[in-house]
Amino acid sequence: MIENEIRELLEVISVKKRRSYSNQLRALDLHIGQDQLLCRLSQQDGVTQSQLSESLNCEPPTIANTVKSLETYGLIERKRDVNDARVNRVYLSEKGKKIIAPVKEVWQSEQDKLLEGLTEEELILLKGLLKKMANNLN
Amino acid sequence: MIENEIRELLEVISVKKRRSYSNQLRALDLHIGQDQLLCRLSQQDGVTQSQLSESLNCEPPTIANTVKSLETYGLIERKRDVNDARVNRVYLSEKGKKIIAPVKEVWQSEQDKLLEGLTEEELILLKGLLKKMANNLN
DNA sequence: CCCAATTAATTAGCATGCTTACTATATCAA
DNA sequence: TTGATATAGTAAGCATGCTAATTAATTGGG
Repeated sequence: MIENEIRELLEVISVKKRRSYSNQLRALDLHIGQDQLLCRLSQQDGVTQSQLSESLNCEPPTIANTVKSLETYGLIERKRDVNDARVNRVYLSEKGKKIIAPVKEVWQSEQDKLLEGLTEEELILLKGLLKKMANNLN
Repeated sequence: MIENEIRELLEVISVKKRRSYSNQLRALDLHIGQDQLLCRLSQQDGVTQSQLSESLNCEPPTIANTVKSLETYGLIERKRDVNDARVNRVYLSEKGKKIIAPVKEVWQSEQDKLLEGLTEEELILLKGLLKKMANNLN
């Protein structure tokens, strides 16, 4: 059954990809998950934890953990929102800003490896198919 | 950049898929990861932990943990190999055998959801592309 | 104005899965 | 036969990420 094979291939890709990222990030003293959060902040600084939870597809307590450890490492800073004391706004520190480029290099090299040998046409096709699948999961 | 979009889509799919499986498996009193191991055993019983580690793409200590908890739940049994006292061979228990069908139903419904709306032609294409990507990760 | 309901984040506790270091057993070469 | 090396699995300790329950702050209807 082709559907089963696709499920299995996706599983293999997920697992190996995650491990590969994890290994690469270790050289930057980052753990997996932290890279996503930092890069999200590099797009838009001062985002709330709820917004991070939404856009990174993980639960609020997970974000709280990640934010806490990144704060401990000095890569981000947290400030209470002026208008709403329930809200934390999260900012990249100077140290955090410096790590964005290396992280993106890791992403680049990982995606190059993953997509090696695919033609431009195949990439377009693949993107379309993945988009359909991603929509199916909403 | 299309490569970046593909990386992001894959990430979204991985994360949501995993969560969705996890939620479905909860109804069977299973945790994610356990399903893979059980179904591997249903293909070939009496496999060693090393072989499981190899075929499930995870590290030996991870297998040891999963095997231990499945043994505690009475879903599998472990026996020392007769010829090599270092080796554990892992077998499905009767209770374990009974859970295979429900697990495969979960997999089926999950993959149906994921691949909904894709034509036969697109499935073939997708499989080919995923295979290339999986090979790139070796 | 006040109390109920909602929202943002945290705490506690758990399971996965990893790395590093270890134990036990087996193999192989001198 | 014995001592070095390799292999199978385990133990300890850690980080991710989850759920359920909780705290703190805000909002909205009566």
